[in-house]
Amino acid sequence: MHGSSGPRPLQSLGDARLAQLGFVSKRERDALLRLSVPTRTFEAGEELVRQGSSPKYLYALSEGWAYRSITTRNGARQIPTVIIAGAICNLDNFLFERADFAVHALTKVTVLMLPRELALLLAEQYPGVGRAFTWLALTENAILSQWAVGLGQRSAQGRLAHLLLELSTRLEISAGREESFDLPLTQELLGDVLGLTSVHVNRTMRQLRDAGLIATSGPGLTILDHVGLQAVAEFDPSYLRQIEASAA
Amino acid sequence: MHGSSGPRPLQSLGDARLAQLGFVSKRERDALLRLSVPTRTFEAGEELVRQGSSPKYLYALSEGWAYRSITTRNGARQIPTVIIAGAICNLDNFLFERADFAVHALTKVTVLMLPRELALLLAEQYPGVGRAFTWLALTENAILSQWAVGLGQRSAQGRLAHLLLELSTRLEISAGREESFDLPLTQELLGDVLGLTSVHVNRTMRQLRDAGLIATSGPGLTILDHVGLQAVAEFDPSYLRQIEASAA
DNA sequence: CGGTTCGTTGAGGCCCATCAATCTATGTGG
DNA sequence: CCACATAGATTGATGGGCCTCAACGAACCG
Repeated sequence: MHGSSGPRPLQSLGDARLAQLGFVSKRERDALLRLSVPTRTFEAGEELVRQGSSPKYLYALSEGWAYRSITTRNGARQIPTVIIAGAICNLDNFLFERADFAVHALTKVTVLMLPRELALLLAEQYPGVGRAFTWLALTENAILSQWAVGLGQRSAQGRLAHLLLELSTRLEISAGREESFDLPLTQELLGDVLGLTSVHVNRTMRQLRDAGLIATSGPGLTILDHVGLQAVAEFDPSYLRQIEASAA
Repeated sequence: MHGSSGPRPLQSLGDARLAQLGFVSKRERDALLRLSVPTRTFEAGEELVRQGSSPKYLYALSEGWAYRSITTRNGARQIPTVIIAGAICNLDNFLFERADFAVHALTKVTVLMLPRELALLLAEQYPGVGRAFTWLALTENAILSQWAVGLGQRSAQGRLAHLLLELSTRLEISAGREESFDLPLTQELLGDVLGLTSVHVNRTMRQLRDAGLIATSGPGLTILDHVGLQAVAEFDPSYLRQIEASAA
């Protein structure tokens, strides 16, 4: 009874979010479609990018889930971004040589491997592509800023509720009264996203269940009361809607 | 006895961080230097950009301090970024019409007003400028990610220590054994940056003072024990150093 | 001098971390 | 098929970090 697990897989760079952003002209898009870049799959748990390394490729996530993580010297770990299909896993490496975060596969994933030099070349040759890269970076910016608000100001319930709504929105679940998707994050990892311990994530999910806002069955998650959950999260979808609008 | 209060003021776009980033060729820089854009000053506390508005200009901060703030529906406020001279206050508006945060002047500030359309035109016409915009966005990204780590994982002491070190680094205080600068943030505002109440900011500063790590006198702040403060903050300056390096 | 803003300090309580145990599901080898 | 191991979810008990409410002090200003 779980819903779709997200957008359809990417086949080429012309399909990637990169090329769907209004900024990219028809001519530019055709050029991207003609490019053939290598793909690769990683198993769940595998590391795509090591923190501190200098990756030679940008990884456009074609299928599956991944996440970025930053580990501090004393072993604490924070996950600033959960990555879903269509996004670039290590966008920072477009201009930064060193990766200051790791990228891990959450499920089995397929990625398009775009050589850094090629990305730079494309951005230089096609202004629309260059602008699309900027757009992606600014979008991540907006999401990170919102996330900072959450970590600073929201309670555990608010943060969890907000994350579930954000993922649901980004997955473009059809907006029926019930929204379901598979959540491939363990409670331990959810804790690393939310800045909580796994124990408290568990208690918080229970609170949301008891309140009749969500339901769970294994990895499956259903939003039962969208409005109620928004109230708990103080979720304002406009910052994501705006993003869609500006891409038109 | 306070140190310099930051970089020297910008006179033109050619001076802005935008033009100092390696990516911009000599020819492009000359073009920027010839452009004349209007400047304006705002008094401390004035609002440069209203949350939800559609600003017509990008504001390059020439002199003074400013900050971005996001206010949620229930009145809670978070400051995701403190802005110092050389940065663009509302970079997101380069591609997004709507500002999803407010920008306020912390001190009296001077800004260069760069019309959005002109910025877009420059980025299109001069690839180096376009790349510089992307670079600025990715840099903000890195800082925001680090900040997310802090809000999620660090204690109040760690967060405050980290902020002081970050500001000291970004202000390019000459690295003597003592580092001093004026901190124009009230404890209330510091609380909004750190995700703490002003009361707890006060207690936390006292702890750092009692530990002999910092000293304060009015707005003046001195880092007495840089190494000790780094230990409390688990501060890793490499994520800022890398940024400098990639601009070379 | 009275008002306002900001810093400082105290008392009490709640949210979430910590430590620890139990339970379930899955997988593996004999 | 069962014994065992492992990973993840769940629940309880206890403590601490930070919030809340409250009062007071200090600096500035009309």
